[in-house]
Amino acid sequence: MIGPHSYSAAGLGVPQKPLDGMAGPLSLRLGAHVPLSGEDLAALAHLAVRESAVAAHADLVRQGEPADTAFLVLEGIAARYVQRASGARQILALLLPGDLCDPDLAHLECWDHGIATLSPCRIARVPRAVLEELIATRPAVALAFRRTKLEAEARSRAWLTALGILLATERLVRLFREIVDRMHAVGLAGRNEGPLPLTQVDMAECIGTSTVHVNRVLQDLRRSGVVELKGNWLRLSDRAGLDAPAGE
Amino acid sequence: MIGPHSYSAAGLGVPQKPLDGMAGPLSLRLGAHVPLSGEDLAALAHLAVRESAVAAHADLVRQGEPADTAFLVLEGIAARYVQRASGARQILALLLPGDLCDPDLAHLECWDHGIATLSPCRIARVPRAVLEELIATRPAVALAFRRTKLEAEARSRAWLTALGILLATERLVRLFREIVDRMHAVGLAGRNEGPLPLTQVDMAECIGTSTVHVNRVLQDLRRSGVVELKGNWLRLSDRAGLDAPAGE
DNA sequence: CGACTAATTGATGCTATTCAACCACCGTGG
DNA sequence: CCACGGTGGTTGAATAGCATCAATTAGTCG
Repeated sequence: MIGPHSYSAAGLGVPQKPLDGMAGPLSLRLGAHVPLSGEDLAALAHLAVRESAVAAHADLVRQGEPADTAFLVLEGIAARYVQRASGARQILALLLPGDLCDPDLAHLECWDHGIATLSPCRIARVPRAVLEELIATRPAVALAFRRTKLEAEARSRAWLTALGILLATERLVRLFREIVDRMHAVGLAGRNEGPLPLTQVDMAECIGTSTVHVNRVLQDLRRSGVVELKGNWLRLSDRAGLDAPAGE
Repeated sequence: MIGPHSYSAAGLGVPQKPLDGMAGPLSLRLGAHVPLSGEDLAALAHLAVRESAVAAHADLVRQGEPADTAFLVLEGIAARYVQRASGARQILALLLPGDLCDPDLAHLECWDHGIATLSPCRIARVPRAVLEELIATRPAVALAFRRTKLEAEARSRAWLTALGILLATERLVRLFREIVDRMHAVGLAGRNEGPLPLTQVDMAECIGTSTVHVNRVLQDLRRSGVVELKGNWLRLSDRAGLDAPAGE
């Protein structure tokens, strides 16, 4: 049986595509946009060499540090965030397995935002030079990076829209949908359920509300049967999509 | 004397750099990132050939249309926006003189957001093929596009952060600061004052509040002497920066 | 002048914040 | 084994921020 803390896709009815082991989710993501050759895939697998386990809620980089390393998420959930002097934190985007934090790193001088893990993660650190060389020598990969980034930008626009015009309840459902959908796309979640290793504080920082309010909204959602969330395992009822239809 | 509706920089104490006439603001923007040759500048000036005047609050493209044309703002203010079924609209980003709506157009199939003028504008329409050729043949220009886009992404992150954690008053001041700063950067505004050809509805759609609330916040700001806004001309007191210091 | 768009105002109630306290769970060390 | 601290979750009451509806007042332009 699937434990709530399990990240495995086994038993979810998800066809687990047997690709190369290391950079599995990465090549899955990139391959969705551009067909990649065996050499491309090999080069990508090479990215995950400098890999390490990182505890939950740990900073990978802080705002203002020089941008000399990119991060590739292999397992777990990380996030870009901005922290203000007041202590308030806003999460800008989620980094799920297969996400490379920024292929355009080469053009940055220093980070204007921080990156931190939310759940325990396995992270690969990609030196700037390695990334630059990869982009220079493998055009298909470079193109895939670009398209993947455009996808991230589209998500960012949707996120911004949600903050601007949706109520907290709708924003939270949106967040859940995004996570399940993206996890599903890399074979780590089912169509309507998956792991959700976020604390309510994390969720609050995603959707721009207080923790207390997240708690209350979440209970409403549970009571009305829209979501089931227990021990880091999330299940969305079919209605969840219908309740926030115009979310685009 | 400068009329409130004037877009001219004359009399503002802004050194109006005498560059090529047509794509002035564009080359100003791009040149700030990458040194451009005379040939580069000539190629850019060529972009502004298909130029036309567009009235305020007119759509340039609607969400879902095929992405076959890019837009270059020569005068006025335009915006990217998302509109929901309910009619609520969220503005994602402002397009000021010198902004090219999307250099990555080539990788898009259709727009996931709309673009509309806010004030009366002069707009150049750049066919996809022209843009692609420019990027392919002029590497310095391509690089400048990329860097300029990164700048826009940084602004987008700041915008999202503002929506998530700032109060309406702070968000509005931020919006004003952004407009004046960016206009200043292309020589169309002074350091602390400039044109603001937006309606209160536009502002509300930018900062994600109701129009009524924008009106009230604006009056508070006027009463407390932070801003002076009369007939499309905005002046920010020096205090404006201090009142929202941690805005980054 | 009339028609339109933009700005303004008041009254009312919902949405969400804040502060505070309390509970449940989990791993640690005595 | 239980006492302990820590983190994350839950709850209540008071209040602030903001939306909504509705109506009124400038401005602007043909």
